[in-house]
Amino acid sequence: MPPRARLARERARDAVTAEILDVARAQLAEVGPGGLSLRAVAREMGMAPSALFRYLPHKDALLTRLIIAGYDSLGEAAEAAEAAVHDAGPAERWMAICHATRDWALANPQEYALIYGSPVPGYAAPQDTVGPATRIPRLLMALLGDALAAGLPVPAPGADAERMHAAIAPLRATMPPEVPDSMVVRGLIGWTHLFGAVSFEVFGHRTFDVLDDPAAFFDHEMRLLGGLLGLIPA
Amino acid sequence: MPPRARLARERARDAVTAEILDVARAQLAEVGPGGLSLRAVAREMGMAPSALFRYLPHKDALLTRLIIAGYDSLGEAAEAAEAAVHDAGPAERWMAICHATRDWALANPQEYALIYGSPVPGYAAPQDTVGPATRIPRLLMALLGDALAAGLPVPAPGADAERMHAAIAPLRATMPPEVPDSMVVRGLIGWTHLFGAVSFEVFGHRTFDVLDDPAAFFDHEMRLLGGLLGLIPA
DNA sequence: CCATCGCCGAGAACACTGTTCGCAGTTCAG
DNA sequence: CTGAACTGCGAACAGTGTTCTCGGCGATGG
Repeated sequence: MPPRARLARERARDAVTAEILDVARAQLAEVGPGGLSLRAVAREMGMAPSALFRYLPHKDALLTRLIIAGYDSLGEAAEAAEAAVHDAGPAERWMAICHATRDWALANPQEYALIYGSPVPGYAAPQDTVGPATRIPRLLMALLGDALAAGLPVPAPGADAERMHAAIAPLRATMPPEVPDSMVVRGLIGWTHLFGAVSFEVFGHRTFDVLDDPAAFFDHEMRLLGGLLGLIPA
Repeated sequence: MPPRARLARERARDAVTAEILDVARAQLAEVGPGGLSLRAVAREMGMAPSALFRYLPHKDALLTRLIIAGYDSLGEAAEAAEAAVHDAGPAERWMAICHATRDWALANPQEYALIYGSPVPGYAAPQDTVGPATRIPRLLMALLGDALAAGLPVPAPGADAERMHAAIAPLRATMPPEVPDSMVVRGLIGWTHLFGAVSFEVFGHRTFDVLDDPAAFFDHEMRLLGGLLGLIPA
C-alpha cells in the first residue's frame, strides 16, 4: 500500500467527512441538538441518506465529533482570551476566562447546549471527549498554580481537611503536589460556578428571576466569586 | 349544566389524563426526555396512539405537565427539608435546601434533566411553569430575609452599586424594599451555584475532574458558599 | 494493459416517531 | 327519546435512523 497513492482516496474521504461535519454544525446552530437530522444533512449535501453511513457508523458518532469540536472551539476562545491578559495578574485572567466563556456560549447557544446540557437519550460520552472537555478547568488550575507561586495567600483548611483530601484524590493526582487542597477545591468551585452562571443564562432560567442587565450581573457575580477564590483582593 | 352530572364525564377524563401523566413519568425515568414517546405511552395503556390526542393537543403539552410536576416535586422536597430545620438557624436551613435539592436530583436524574437541562428542540416553556419553577429561589430569598431580620451583617456594596441596583430591578420588584441589593445578589449567587453543582454532578461532568466522594465535596462546597453569602460565620 | 478488488453512492425497505382524519359507538342533556 | 357531544379506533402521511443490495468507478496487482 504505497502511501502516495492512498492519499487521493483518503483525501477525498476526509473532504467529505469534513463537509458532513460542517453542514451538521450549521444545522446544529439552527435547530439545536435533538433537532439534528442525518437525512437533512444528506439532503443539503445532495447525497442519499444511506451514503452518510459510509462515513459514520451511527448518529452518535456525529454527535461525538460535534461535541469535541464544541469543546475545542470554546476552549480555544477561553485560552485566547486568557493569553491576551496573561501578564495582567490573576484577577484579570480569571475575569477574561469567565467573560470569554459567557461570550462564546451566548454566541453559540446550541453548541453550548450540546456539550453542557442534558445528555441526549441513549448517548454516552466516549473517552475521546475527555481531553477537550478539560481545557477550561485546566486553564483555571494553571491560573491558581501561578497565583500560588506568586504569593497568593492560602486559605486555612477547614475542620474536614482530611476528608476533603480523600475526596479530591483523583484530581490531585493530575496536579503538582505542592498545590494545597484548599486551592484545588477553590478551583473546582470557580469552575462550577462559571458553568452554573452561564448555563442559567443560556438555558433561559434567568428569565424567571429576571435581570435587566445580565452582563453587568455576570461581571459582578464572577468578580465576587474571584474574591472567594482568593484571586481578587477584597 | 348541573355540576353533579357533569362530574362523571369529567372524572373519567381526569382519571385518564392522570394515568397518561403517570405512565409518561414512569417512562421518562427510564428513557429520559427526548426518548419519551407518545406511542409507547399509548401502548402501555392499551390505547390507540391517536386516542391520546383527545387529552393532549400535542406532545409539548405533555412535556409541560411533566415539567411542572417535576418543579413541584423538587420544590416540595426542598421545602419539606427546610421546614424540618426551620428553627435551627440560617446555616442549617441553607444546607438543608442544598442537600434536599441534590438528593432529589440524584434520585430523579431524568426529571432533573427535563427541567434544568437544555431545552428540547422546539419547546418553549409556557408561563404556567414560572410559578413552580421559582419555589426554590423563593425559599432562598425568604431565608435571606429572615437572616437579615435576625441581624445578619449586610455586606458592603461594591463600587458598581448603582449599576447593580438597576440590573436586578425586576427581581427587586418582587421583594420587600428593605432587603438590600447586596443580599439579593447573594441570593442569586447561592441559587446559581446550587444549580451548577447539582447539574455538574447529575449530567456527569464531574466524571472528568473525578471526585472520590462527591457527597463530601458537595457538602464542603455549599458550606463554603454559605460563608460567602454571609449565612455561615467563618 | 487488463482483470480484480474495494470503496462509494443510490434506492428500496423496515421500524419507529408525532399528528390528522373519518368513522363508529357510547354517554350525556334537553 | 332524540340530538349532540365526547371517546376510541384504524388508517394514513410525513418524518426519522438504519440496513441491505445493487451497480459503477477508481486504484491496484499481475
